[in-house]
Amino acid sequence: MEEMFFDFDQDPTADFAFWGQMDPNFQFQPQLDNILLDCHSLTGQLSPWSSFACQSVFPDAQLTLTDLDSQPMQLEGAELDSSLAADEAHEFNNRLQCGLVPNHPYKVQRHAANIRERKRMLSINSAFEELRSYVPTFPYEKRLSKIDTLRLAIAYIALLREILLSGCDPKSYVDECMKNGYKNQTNAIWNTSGTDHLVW
DNA sequence: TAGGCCATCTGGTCCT
DNA sequence: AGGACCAGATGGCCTA
Repeated sequence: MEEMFFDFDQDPTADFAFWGQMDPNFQFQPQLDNILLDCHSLTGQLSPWSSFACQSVFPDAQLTLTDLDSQPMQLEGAELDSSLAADEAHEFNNRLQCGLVPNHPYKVQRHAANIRERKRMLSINSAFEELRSYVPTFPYEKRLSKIDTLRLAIAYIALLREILLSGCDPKSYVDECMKNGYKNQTNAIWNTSGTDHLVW
């Protein structure tokens, strides 16, 4: 996967890209709570993936949380376990009509568990999408994998923490990092899969 | 073609 | 007892 390397000196838009729409008169300390509580204000335009928050980007992922949550109960043609929720029942019926649902009681239970598991994974994935929208990436950066999302989120939090502790203006802090080479105190890694060194 | 990433299924374990 | 959570297995898709 492409590593997160960017030459800020070569691209005059880099600062803007990294910090989002930062006010030139930005005062860090009063704004810090906003940074931490509403990262969208800083990163909303950073990543092409931001707009995908809470929705799958995979064309074949046709089942969404909304789909699962909004379907009415339909019992026709199936003797459903009373423990099945409405959404599960709906998908159960759909699959029954497609001949995908087994008749054996154990298999019926297993099938319901599969549906619950799928729904659970969808909720996890939507959380990943939301987290991706907060992690700063560059426009050409391809979609972050789950593991990269977690690693970059850790690194980003570490950076914000260091800026906070430094008491410096965040932009000059980053500029300083550009000049002297970034040395963080937590060994947070600013790169994506496939590389094992710190890059800035 | 190999490797990375992902969704899905599955059985086991934990929790309410 | 049933649902939530977890990890392993498997197969599909994509890219270098």
